[in-house]
Amino acid sequence: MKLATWNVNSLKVRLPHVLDWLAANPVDVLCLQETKQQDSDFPQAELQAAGYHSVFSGQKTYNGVAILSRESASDVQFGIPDHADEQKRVIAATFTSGSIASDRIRVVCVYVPNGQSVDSDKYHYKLKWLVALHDWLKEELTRYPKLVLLGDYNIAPEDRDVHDPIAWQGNVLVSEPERQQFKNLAQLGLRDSFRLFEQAEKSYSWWDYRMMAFRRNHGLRIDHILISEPLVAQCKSCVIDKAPRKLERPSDHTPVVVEL
DNA sequence: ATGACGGAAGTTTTCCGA
Repeated sequence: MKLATWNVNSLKVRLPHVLDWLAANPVDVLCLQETKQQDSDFPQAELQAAGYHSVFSGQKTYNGVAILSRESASDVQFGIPDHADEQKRVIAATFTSGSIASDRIRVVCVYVPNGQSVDSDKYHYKLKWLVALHDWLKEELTRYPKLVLLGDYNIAPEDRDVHDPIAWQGNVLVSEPERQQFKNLAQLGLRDSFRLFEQAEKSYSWWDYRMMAFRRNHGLRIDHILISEPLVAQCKSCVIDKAPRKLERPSDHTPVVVEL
């Protein structure tokens, strides 16, 4: 089973890239962030024609998440339960790889708040949001031992995930309180699947549009796929696919793919 | 210190992302 995550920075603009990528990479599940599309505009028919079901939770201009899948989703959850939030940042669904009930996998797609800067109210919102996510997932893991948490975390967990750790030190996306929140998720038994395998140095998932950052590989690894302990033994690979970042009018993020 | 690029809204200029 292959699952992927991709912050597309507007699904309206990026739909051709998504369809091309799915044709070349027929994953079972693709989680999208920053669709920036209200639900009435979601391109469900085009995705269905490409062989994918979709569940989505969007809004105008900002945020918006979706799960595309070969198999239809069940038990779809929108947002973090009992955590009022107008920003569409979470969608979760269950998939069954086989006929055995215990094989069911809970897929949680997240678009973690950016935080803007460490002295911003948005940063405070980000940290509170991450606590709410943690507390919900703690419960969710008791119901679904096999759980995959995919998305744009807006956190580079370690200095090796940052092209210039000195310049970024203490900044939003790398600050210690955010990294602590990432570790708190890990303490639930969620493992960074990318780090289960040997990886090239300077592997990133996001590059600024400006200053030729992609060409110079001035990036951050902020898009992650965390998997619960019962999935670790069966995990075969986790890779970042840089190809879509090289296309015309790319998203600033690129897909991450895990094989279970 | 600031902007750089790209998208959206929506109308010519602003907000936001990471």
